[in-house]
Amino acid sequence: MFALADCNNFYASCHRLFEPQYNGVPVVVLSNNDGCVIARSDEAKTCGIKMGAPFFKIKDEIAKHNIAVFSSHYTLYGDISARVMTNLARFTPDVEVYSIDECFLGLKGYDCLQNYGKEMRDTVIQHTGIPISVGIAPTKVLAKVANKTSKKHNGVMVLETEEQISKALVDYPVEDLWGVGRQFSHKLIKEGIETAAQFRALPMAWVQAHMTIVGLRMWRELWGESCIPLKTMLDPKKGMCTSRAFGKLTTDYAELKEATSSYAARLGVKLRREGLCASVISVRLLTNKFGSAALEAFPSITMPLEHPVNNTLDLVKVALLGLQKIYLRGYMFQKVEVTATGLIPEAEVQLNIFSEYKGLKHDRVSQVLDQLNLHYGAGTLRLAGEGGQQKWKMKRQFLKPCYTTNWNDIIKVR
DNA sequence: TCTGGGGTCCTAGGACCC
DNA sequence: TCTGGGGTCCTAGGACCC
Repeated sequence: MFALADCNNFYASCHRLFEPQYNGVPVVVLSNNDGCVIARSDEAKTCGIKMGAPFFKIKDEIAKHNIAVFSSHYTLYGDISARVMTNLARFTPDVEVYSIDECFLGLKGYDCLQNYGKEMRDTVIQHTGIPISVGIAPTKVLAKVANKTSKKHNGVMVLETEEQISKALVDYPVEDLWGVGRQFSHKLIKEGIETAAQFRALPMAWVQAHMTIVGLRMWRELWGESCIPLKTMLDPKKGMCTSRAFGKLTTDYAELKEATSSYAARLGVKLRREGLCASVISVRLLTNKFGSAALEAFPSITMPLEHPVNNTLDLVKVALLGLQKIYLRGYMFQKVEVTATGLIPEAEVQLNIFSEYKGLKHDRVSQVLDQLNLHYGAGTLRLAGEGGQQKWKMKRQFLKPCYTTNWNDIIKVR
């Protein structure tokens, strides 16, 4: 048996922890740049605010329903998430942290599952203040179904017998299944398949032919055959990317240089944190995808490196070289992406027989950079090329303090 | 004015190997 | 007339996830 524990309206719940005046009132959280809605409290859902709605288009509704608005704050969510996961890990040794707000738990051999689920829920809310829902079933796909269903039943739902399972699938919308996205749901609904039960009744061959082996796995899981194992160990990452829209569009090469340097530096921090080196770096510029097609451009370049590296100085240098090669005058760019692939553990980097590695000094500079920024806060020490003003920096109009990760922001109790 | 960021897996097709 | 069989690796594109 698998459990799926999932935090209810996670980002909204995180903000409510520190500003309880927002309990019981509608709350939304915006994406980076305050672009669109990425989390809603139940009350905001009731007001009709849609997931993904662009903020600038719904400002009137926000005002009308007096909805509280927050900029996204991943430092906060990451910290709260870790606390939730630590609590969940007390319930079984088999834990897969699936996303920032979801966790699969292996419950093979456990009984009294309904009570156990309730205990998880009670513990997490008592220890962290975050409400969760728990779905328990013989496979991960069914645990997802159980989890979603639980939201209408006190937050815990066990689907164990065939009777319970088929009952849950009868009116479960096919597009809500884990593994059915926009394309497949269109296709299925066109075939007259609207519920999970109807999908499960399809012939195996049809599913394999139209939805590949991925769809077939999901189909088998709906029949109770576990095909997607619990992943308790993290696979090594295959690629890593820093990509962020600017606070404003720009044609200015100097600004793009600053942003590219800054994103490459950020990529370096992430690589070093995971102990990885990049052997290939790609840079891509993008114009606004919602703009006119005539003004659209997304030039990119992929550059193999002579030596795999993760030091900031070398990464920035390569990224800027790439930018120089792809820059197009006159286009209003909205975003730059810097991507590392061919990731190799630091300890396994091979030297190049034809050229000496000259980055040792740069590696040491990066270590010092990381230590200082860890101590004094991210961004305290950075390259001059990342810019002082950073006019392209993302918009975060409704940003709240780092209550749990910065001493200066610690909450005051009178 | 204004529309997120960061990933994974699978398939098909082409280049290449012996 | 008539041109094998069995692989690997890479890339692009398309689907999905939160």
